Amino acid sequence: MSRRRQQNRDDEDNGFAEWGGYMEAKKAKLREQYKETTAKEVEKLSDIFTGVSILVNGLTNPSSDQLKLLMAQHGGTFHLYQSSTTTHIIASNLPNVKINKLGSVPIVKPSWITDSIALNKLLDYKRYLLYTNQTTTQPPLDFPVVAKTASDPHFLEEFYSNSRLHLISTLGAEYKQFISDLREKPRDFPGRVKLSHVPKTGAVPQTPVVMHIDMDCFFVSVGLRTRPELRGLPVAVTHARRAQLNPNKEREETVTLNMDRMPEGVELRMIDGRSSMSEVASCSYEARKCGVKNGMFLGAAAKLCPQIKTIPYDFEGYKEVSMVLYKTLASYTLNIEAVSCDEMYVEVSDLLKSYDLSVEDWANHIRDEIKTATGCPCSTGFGSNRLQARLATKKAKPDGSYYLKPEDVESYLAEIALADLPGVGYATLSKLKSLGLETCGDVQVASLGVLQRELGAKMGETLLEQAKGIDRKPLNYTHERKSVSAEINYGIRFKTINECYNFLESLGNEVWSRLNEIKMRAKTVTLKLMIRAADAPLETAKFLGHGLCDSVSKSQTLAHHISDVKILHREVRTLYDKMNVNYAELRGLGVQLTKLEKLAPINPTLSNFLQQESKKIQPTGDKTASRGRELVRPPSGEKVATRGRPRKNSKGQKNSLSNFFKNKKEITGQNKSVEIKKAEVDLNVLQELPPEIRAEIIKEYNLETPAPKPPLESPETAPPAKKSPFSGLNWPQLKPILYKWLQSEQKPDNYDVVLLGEHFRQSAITRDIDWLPTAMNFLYRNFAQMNCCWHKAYHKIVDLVQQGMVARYGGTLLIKRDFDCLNCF
DNA sequence: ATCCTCCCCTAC
DNA sequence: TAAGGTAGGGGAGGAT
Repeated sequence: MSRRRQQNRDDEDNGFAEWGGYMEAKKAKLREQYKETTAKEVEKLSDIFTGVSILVNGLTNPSSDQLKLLMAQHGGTFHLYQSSTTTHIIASNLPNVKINKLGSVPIVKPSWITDSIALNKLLDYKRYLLYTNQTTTQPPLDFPVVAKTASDPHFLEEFYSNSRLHLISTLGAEYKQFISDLREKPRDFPGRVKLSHVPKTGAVPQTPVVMHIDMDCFFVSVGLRTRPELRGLPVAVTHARRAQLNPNKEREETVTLNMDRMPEGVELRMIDGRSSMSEVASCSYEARKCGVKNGMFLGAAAKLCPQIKTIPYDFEGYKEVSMVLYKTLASYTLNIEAVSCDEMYVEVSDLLKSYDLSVEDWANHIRDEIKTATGCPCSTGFGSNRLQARLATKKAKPDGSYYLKPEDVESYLAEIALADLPGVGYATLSKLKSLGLETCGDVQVASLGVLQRELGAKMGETLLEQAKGIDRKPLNYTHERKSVSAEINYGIRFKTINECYNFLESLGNEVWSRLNEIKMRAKTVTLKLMIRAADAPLETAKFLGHGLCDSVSKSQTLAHHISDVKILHREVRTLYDKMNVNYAELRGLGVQLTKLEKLAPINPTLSNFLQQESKKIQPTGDKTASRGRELVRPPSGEKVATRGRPRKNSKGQKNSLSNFFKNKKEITGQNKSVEIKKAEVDLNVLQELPPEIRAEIIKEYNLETPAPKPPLESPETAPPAKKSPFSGLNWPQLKPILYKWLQSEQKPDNYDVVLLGEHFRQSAITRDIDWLPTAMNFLYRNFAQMNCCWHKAYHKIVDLVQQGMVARYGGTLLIKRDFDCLNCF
């Protein structure tokens, strides 16, 4: 897979701009071409973009899809996520580009692609840079760095951007959060108007009705939206394109070696040294007819079904379709329990009653709407509890619906295979088989004691109930996280101990940043290792897989929750060292955090204290006091929920800095991996801040720049000081609030720090400074006791005070600055 | 009894 | 080549 040296680097494009009309016509033709070819197999037209790998950011013209096709036609590569092999970012709009994330990869306008194609040669991208102070050297295209194993610093990123299981997990969690968040606010249901026009053909059920929706072979269906010619054929989504690999003696030996260790009947027996071991993420029903199953190796699938067609992953497509699915349902009700990106339970009893619908009327309507909106088929199952609904879906599939009525439950259940019960997997099934049990009917008449002896108390009991169609667990609409973990069991082949340590640190950073995203802290760290089994061959059958392993874990619970990523790193490392494992034998690593506690709402921020305290002090005080609780609102699902628009600011709240941020992200001094997402900002308040503070906040929170307002400096002409939420409090009143703040927070919230510093600065500007030296002394003494984050916060406040002093008096106050802290410098 | 740690199992 | 993650339920067995 060597890449040819790129041709035509020199500026041979001088004067091409004069070709305006010609170029436009060419581009229009390209767009036409796109329309014609999307449905067909991609035809190779040139090699212009050999060695070029693009990532499209934001909306572009041509669209991302069109660029993807163009790259395929002209020898380039299209990335859905940035990886170490991405050579160019394509973007049209500066605000859409999160520059800090993109690193040194040049950001180029899409016309670079279309112009290059029009001229049939690779033009110099420098002329197409989206903005100017970028790198102008061509990226090294000849020897691309591919993050192959966990020894590479970019491995984690690279791996995640290709992992279907990672995507499934993260999307599932996001939709749970999405529904939780939507339920926080009162909401209307615009979809319901459509229900009045639905033809009424049956009786409204008088018993509770739970619906289970499941998309049919989700990944395949999404892929077939743009490949209609493959409908009706056996199709599988895999990374590999071909089931047969090129001959390779060494590999064949490795596979044979591994097969010898595998027990009879294991799927590995179906493959040989030339079979692809890429996993089937999803397969069409036509493929299932031949015995192909999700999770099977492609090589094995092709043995069962030689005509099988493979299609690549489309992670963006899965996200889009599942969002449409959830939004469609959420426009009718929020009594939804999200299961995963393509599956959910919905309580529909009330909806059916309110709109006089039979189960069938509703099922037809909603399935039709989902199909129209997503282009993908789904199946629905109905029953009087989640178990019945789920079992009904089995019968409904594919592309159908089934209602398991209460009176049919007993006979329907009797025929159900135990393997079809949720919670019964490979291990449970074989235990049950050893008891001679195969169907729910068998279990219905089995004794509780026998089941419990074999499966345990709880499992035995639930299985007996399940076999009778009983499910006491109600739908769970909201959701509280109990653990956060990151685990990699692929590509782990360390050559030195430091590679191992570095990777543990990446995992630590990963879980830490996920923990921050959900605004939680943890007390327990668990390290999980997969170690090559003693008799397993050194190399695995699957390329860089984990092979046969022993798995061990060790945990450490701390007295207090972990306040800093460095502490986490230290704990992980200590655990690893204690486990006394040879790094070369590692095949998998995972870091898990448990004993979680909510960070923001439980530990009130300074602003919350202020709201409460000033209420006590000024019972008739200004309106800002009553708005304190707003800040306690749990974060909204940032990635999927609506966000980002400035809240309307009704009068009377204009000066409330406490109204400034909703959903702010914690800033940590140490942890650069914490991505600061756009906060919801009250732009009016932002504009009223002095320019340097404004600039800082814009920078810190990575906001788009609002239209600047004339600075309010020049003390003589400055308008009267803004009424901050602190105004009206004298120092003796403020002091205990600050003291509480110090005790309640692990780290000062950046917003609170700026808020306080700004109050001090305004005090200086309004010549209200008698108390300032005392206050600063108080802060110095108390902040000195705290960790380095507080020291930094103190310096920020001092800077703001001095700015105010200089502005008003032309000089600075004498304030102590240096802490006896090694970390600060 | 109840809790904790270290597993295993399951689902998507 | 290939991208074998992640959260939750729960059991065994020891500590309290």
